[in-house]
Amino acid sequence: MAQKATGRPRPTTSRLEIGEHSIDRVEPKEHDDGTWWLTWTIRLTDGRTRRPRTKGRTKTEARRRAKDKAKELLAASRSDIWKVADDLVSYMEKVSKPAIETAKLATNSRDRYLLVYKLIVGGCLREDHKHSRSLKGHTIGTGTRFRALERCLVEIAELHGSETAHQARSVLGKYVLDQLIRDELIDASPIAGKRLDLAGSKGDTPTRGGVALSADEWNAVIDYLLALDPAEGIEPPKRGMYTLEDRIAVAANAIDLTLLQTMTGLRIGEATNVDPSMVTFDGDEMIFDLPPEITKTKKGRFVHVTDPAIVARFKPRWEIARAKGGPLIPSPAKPGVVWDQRQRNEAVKTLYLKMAEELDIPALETERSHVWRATLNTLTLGAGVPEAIRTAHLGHTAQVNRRSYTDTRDGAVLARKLSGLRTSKSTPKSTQSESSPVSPDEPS
DNA sequence: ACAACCGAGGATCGTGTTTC
DNA sequence: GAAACACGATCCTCGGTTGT
Repeated sequence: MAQKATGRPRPTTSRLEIGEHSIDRVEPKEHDDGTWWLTWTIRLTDGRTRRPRTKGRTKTEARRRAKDKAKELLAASRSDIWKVADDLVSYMEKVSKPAIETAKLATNSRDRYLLVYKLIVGGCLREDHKHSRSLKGHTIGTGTRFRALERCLVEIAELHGSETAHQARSVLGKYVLDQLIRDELIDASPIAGKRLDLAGSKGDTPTRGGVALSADEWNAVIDYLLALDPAEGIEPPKRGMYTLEDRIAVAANAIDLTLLQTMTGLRIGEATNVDPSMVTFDGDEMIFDLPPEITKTKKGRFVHVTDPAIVARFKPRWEIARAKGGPLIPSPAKPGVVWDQRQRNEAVKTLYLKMAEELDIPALETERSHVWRATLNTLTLGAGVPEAIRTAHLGHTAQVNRRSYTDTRDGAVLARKLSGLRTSKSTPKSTQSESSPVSPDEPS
């Protein structure tokens, strides 16, 4: 090998370790203009070498600048290479979280996954419990052992429910463990294919839902609502731009919305998005033709209402909405637009709490509008309505062809069964405008 | 596995009234 | 006439459930 012109022994050329540089090995060279150039090598964390050249007015300055540059290069490549002893949560922040953020997911799913991601890394903000089994504090080595993962997931199941735990497992699998495999830090997912008990303590006692009212309670609610004066107990606002009428309109909205739901089991989001064009009146019957875009499942369906009192109640609403535009049960203050979820839920809550007390139905303390789905399903089950009809009516089967006559007849069957169950105390109000029963959109 | 919903509630906004 | 007050509207976040 050729010796340098200086005559000094050539410095070692031993292989640089990861993160090591040759700044102190090599000798700066004086350039024509009097500056000192240092050409050095560094092995980055991913194993590749870089060969930068640094300049300075003196040898020392060139070296100092080179070392700054070396630090910079190492910091930039730091995330590429991880060791088993590295902090697992740091790895997840650097690799897993961005992977979720850039994955091809619907916004809903991404948000959900980022939420459970936080649970996994011990970022739960709840103050009434602690995640002592989160992956926080674990190294990649310890945190990827079966027991550590299992404990983390079981704890999430205990504290946040089984479905959240399942989602956490998905996130762990695809965005943590799979990434670790790709970075050659583990060979395989320790929890893949393993059975984990993620039922959680609250598994069979959901905080809300799964409760059905009895037929008596159901009837009592309907009679109560039909008789209820929306103005009852409403105080006028002390100040501000809103009027007593606005407040009454809110209460009236809640009453009618609930009435509709007691009869149809419509989801609240579906019920408040119903447009008059989706409703036709056929004699004593009111038929909702729910298009896919307003249902949760994005599948349309027909829902019939035959109770005369309810139909009579909705006829004026339908006429107003059809004339002025806007949903059947619109925003109370702005009839042209959909009722805001925040306001709507507040109004519904107020009404349900009132009913819980006045009708002595404790379930309504906690249950909200979803209770009617369970109630209708249970009651009609008891009345012998086949499951296929019930599920189609409530809109949670995939196979229903919403335009078929079958579906229509199915809906009517259920509605007739319902009216058979109904023991009305209030006499149906006459529906004067029934004289023109022809639907406006379907002149057939 | 992924997607979408329901319900609760905090923070802030816009617009109006009352008070001083 | 400005500050204080009132209050639904709006937006956002959280967290559990429902659905394909």
